[in-house]
Amino acid sequence: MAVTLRQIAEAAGVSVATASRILSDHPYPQATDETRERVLEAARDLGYHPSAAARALVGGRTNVIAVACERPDDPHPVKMLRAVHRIARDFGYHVLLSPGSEIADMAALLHERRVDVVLWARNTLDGAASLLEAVSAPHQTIIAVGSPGKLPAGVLTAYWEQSEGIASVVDHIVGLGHRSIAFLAGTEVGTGSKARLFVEHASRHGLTPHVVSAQEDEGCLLAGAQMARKALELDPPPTAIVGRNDEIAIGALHALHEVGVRVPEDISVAGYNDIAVAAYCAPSLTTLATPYVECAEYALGAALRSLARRNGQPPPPRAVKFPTRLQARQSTAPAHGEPYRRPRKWLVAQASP
Amino acid sequence: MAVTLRQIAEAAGVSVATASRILSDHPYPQATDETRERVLEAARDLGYHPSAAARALVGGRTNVIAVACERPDDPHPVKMLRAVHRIARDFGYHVLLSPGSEIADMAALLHERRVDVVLWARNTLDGAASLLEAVSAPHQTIIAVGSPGKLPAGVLTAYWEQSEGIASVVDHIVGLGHRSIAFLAGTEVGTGSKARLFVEHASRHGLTPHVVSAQEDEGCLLAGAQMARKALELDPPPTAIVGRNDEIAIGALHALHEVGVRVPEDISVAGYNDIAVAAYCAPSLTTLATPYVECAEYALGAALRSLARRNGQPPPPRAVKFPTRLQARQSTAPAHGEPYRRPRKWLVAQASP
DNA sequence: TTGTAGGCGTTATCAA
DNA sequence: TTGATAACGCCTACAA
Repeated sequence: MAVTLRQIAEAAGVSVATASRILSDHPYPQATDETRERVLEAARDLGYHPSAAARALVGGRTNVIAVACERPDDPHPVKMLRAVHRIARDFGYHVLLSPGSEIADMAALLHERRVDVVLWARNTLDGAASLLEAVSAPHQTIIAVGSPGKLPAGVLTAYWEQSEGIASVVDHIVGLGHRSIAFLAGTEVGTGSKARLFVEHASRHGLTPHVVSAQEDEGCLLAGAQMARKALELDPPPTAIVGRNDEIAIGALHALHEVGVRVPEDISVAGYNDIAVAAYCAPSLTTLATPYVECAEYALGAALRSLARRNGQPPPPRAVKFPTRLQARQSTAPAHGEPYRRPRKWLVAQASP
Repeated sequence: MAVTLRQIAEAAGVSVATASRILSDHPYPQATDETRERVLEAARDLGYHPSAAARALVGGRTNVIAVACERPDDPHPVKMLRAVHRIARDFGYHVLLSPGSEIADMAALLHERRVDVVLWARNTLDGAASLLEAVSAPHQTIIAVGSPGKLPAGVLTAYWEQSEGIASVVDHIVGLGHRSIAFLAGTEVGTGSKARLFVEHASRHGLTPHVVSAQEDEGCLLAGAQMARKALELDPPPTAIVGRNDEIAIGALHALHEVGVRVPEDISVAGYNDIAVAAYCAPSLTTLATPYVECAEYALGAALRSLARRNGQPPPPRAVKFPTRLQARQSTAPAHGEPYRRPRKWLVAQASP
């Protein structure tokens, strides 16, 4: 039912070979202008579309890139995916999103779908290295984007240092005079976690922030609200609250608003990542801008440029660091002399919502 | 470099045909248990992975579904994409996201990539019908999900009625006693637009709401903030503001907060779609929940079930309507007797942010 | 410049 | 139950 090369070859009165040469954009379009014209016309008239499957079978390339990220529906990854799409289009690639994106899922994509590029953007950035075992064609490329616990070996990596970002946040909060600080960690724990880094850096200022955790099964927003309420129970209560990500911080803003705590007058709140809504919270959210988009652009651009060359090889593996940037907004302000004590009105507000 | 069927056939001492029969899950696994075992073992040892390209070439099926939505990075589509992924995984499909998703882009996907299913979730729902011209294999399926201006003919469609949703919002706002209402439309205009529907339904209550528009190049959040400021200039000023979508409403909340207008005491605000953050705004946002996810689940489920049958045909085209639901939260409240007049403090607040 | 022919990895048909 | 073998649609030496 679909139009094939043979059909347009017959229609144009040439062999399939000539038709192929003309229709697949070769470096040197070796053909008479006249035959060339005939073939193109036939292709246009019959509505010819080359079969990606056939091309992939003979050529090896699929012109597909797969993206592996933790939760492709969270605002932060979504920001990056947008950039991925733009670049993919520029190079004539399509983007495959696997429902799962564990190493095994990506390995299957490399093996069976023969995707040309895997963009690995999961938290465990060094997982990208184990994917190298799954490449079965010389052109297949793995690139990593994110913030590494440990840099993946042998993989082009564009990254930022979580410790730098966390340090910026701590310095900002401490610089505003806050001494009693709560970090809302959610489920993320362990070495190299943001909570750990936060505590480490705060200790350089002689401070010991509280780390609050919570289940995230119902989403970061709810968890953030829950943790904020927990934080208010601390003694002494914090004058500043920092969320592991913006959604947690937004959940916290919501909970504080409900209880009648003013931000930033009573408590300062900061987030992490700088997702789109952060600038439009009430009040707008101070947050750390991570270079997710820039990293994806760099890594994917490099990979696709390398592949674009005939017999293109993967780009040489190297690691390029991008800077983070603190985005100060309205939700943080100088601390008062005293750590904030729960006033009566909270109880009133809580009692009659 | 990749392991092929021939290799494992040789290793197992059988022909490629038998190997194929055993390794591709046939209805009747016609083979001796003994040879069966040998083949499976060889496949396991050598690490065999069938080539999707080769299978697609001979079988026609690609096990890929493509999704066309307006802006795959907006929260609302993203909610739906999550459901799509879950279902795709259950049926062993992959999801292809085209950078562009115009009709032409999807047609190309049908022609060249030979995707099995196109899920059409763009605003112009009847565009799905024109895609039918691009199907070149009998199993290829188009399904439509969203809110139709006009129902696409010949396509399985799961939809909700925008007019019902808008009516719910109007009834809610008017029921609270609001008479002076502004609808923030952004760039969406024309017949069948939400603004038009809003005005129509409000007129049944004897009301004439203001329609505010704005560019959305910088995103709905900013546009929402701008339009809210415009709305405050109206005479009489509105006591209720309704956004065309939740992001516009959230932008409006932000602008009102900045200017010192209290929500819902001074002005009520409502959104549309019920994205995740809506429940976590400050105050939480009253909004209309659209059944995007349910629609996608229904349509995609039906399509993939039909295709799962051997020689599976597309599902019979029909249109199934899903209900919308008003989600009342804190951002809307009863109107006061008088339309709200701009008090002095606004000017003060504006002068000293 | 053009045509011939072989092969990419798999499935399906037919005969053994 | 198994094994040859012919497609599937395209690309690319190689030969003309």
